Amino acid sequence: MGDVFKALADPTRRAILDELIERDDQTLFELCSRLAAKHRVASSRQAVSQHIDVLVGAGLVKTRREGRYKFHHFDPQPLEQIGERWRQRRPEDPCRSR
Amino acid sequence: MGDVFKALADPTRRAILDELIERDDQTLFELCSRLAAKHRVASSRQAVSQHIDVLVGAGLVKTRREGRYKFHHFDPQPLEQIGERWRQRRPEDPCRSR
DNA sequence: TTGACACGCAAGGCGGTACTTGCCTATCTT
DNA sequence: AAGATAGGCAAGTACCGCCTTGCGTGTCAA
Repeated sequence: MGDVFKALADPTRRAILDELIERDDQTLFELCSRLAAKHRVASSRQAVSQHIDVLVGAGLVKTRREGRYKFHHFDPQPLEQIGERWRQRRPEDPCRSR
Repeated sequence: MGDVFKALADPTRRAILDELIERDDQTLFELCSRLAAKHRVASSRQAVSQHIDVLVGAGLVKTRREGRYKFHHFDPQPLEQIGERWRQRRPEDPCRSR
């Protein structure tokens, strides 16, 4: 549960999710080159790989093996759970008054 | 923007928000004693104070001075913004297939 | 089979974060 | 005024997270 927030706390990992939203099922090398080109993220392959491990640990990314390729897929399900948890206080809250 | 995720990444800070949701406008000492009692968080006053600084920096907590007391109020607005940003990929996504 | 390609593993460095410690200021009570 | 209460500030410490470096494994093409 807290793993999701920790995963989203890093800007590189958020960029990875943005990239997977734009184009699903990318490999590690695809992600690296696209992150460098479009998101101005200059991270090595190993760095990106470790970020992906964190995202997988948080349930935000699912992987699929095909030969020597490993494709990555964004799974938004954990985000919906945390969205519900922290949305309780909204309706009865017009107390912007100081 | 990323400050919100960094703020939520820490379990003690999430407990502080939980406490403020249960009972709004608490002082620092109130939060400390209640965190220790109900949320099993054993943090010193200074530790909690620094956590609050982070939450204020993320816009999740607003403060209000009254004499020697300082009250803390949970503001869920930043959470709604992040909720909208990451909810794009959901409708057209029945691809649980592997 | 050999080399290239995609990826994995593990140790180490380095900066940031959480917490403590000590002392200080401001406000209220008596 | 003096003590008590609520909180602030800053330096020091220990730990965690991000990244690098180097090498190893599995897969595919020529």
